[in-house]
Amino acid sequence: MAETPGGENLLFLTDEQLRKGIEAMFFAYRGFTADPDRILEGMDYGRAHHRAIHFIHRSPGTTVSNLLSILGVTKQSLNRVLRTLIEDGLVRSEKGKVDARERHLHLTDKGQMLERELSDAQRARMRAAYRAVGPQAVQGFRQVLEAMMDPEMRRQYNRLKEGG
Amino acid sequence: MAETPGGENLLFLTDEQLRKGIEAMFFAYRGFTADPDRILEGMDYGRAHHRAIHFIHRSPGTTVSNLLSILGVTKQSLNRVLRTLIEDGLVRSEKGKVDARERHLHLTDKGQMLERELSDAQRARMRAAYRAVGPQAVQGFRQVLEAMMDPEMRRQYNRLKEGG
DNA sequence: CTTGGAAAGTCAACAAGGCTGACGTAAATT
DNA sequence: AATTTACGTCAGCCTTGTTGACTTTCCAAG
Repeated sequence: MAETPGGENLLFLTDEQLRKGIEAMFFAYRGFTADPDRILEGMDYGRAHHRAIHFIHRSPGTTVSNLLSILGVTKQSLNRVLRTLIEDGLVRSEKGKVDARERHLHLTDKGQMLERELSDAQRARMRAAYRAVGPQAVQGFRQVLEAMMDPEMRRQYNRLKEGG
Repeated sequence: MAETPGGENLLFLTDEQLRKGIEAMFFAYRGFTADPDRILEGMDYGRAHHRAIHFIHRSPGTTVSNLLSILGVTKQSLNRVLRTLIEDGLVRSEKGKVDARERHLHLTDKGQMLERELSDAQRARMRAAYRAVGPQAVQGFRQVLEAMMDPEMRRQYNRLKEGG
């Protein structure tokens, strides 16, 4: 095995290994979104609705602008999604009491039900994968993902971690 | 720590831990695609072109239908992308000699150059992440991703691994 | 040799979900 | 009073996915 002066084996940094990681991300992300996509297909909603529902569930009472910064889309794009969710009675939007310009978002009971269905499916796959590989591998998984994030996204991710 | 009868700590399978993994995938995938997206923006191409270029580079001479099964899109969708790449001289399409119905796809020199630029950027981020966390974590990362894939996708992934 | 079916390509139409730009309104801040 | 902020909305555009229908080419089985 090739060793550096520091005694560290660096074969895991070869282009070949990196490419495998890239392809693993590509194929795994497909699996990651497959189950929710299947549930949503035919019911007028898509991945964008899922994301909004997820993060509203995650941070009840969050504002539109906060959601915008988490999702990284334009307000026009988010608004289209949010409007249908509100019209359909999955999301409730309330004027802020301390700052009345803000809208605070909550899932309704109906919204909670869909969220539950979606996250159950997504967690089931995740749980099977975690169980198959064990806690050590899971720790590595999360470490690499976190290291791949843009700093701004890592901040968002860690804010969510603490909050929850 | 909670332990099972088998003596195994299962705290890593809580809904909370699973949710963190889900959010990590979401934010990390953004980082994963960010650099190629930046390169491609403004040059008429998008993520779909990147994917086609990647897998043609990966398996030179691959056929259209093979590419279809890897990418998981319709031939109409792939064809639109492929057509522009061929027109722009990034991809060469050759009638098969043994089976002339098939088209064998190769990157031209120009295509190789763009592939290089894109994969350099993507690998750079990957390498930084890998280096930051070490080989042990990287192994876990790959194990979890592989376990998350649909069986069909895992087959594709492993075929690529061997081939390369 | 004929024909059935696979592989590839093409046209048309459509939808989701991104984007920009412009504009309006209410509320907070200065 | 003027400006800025948060939000909503209208209009229009792009990429990338979809379905359906159709053609051309060509291999292989009958």
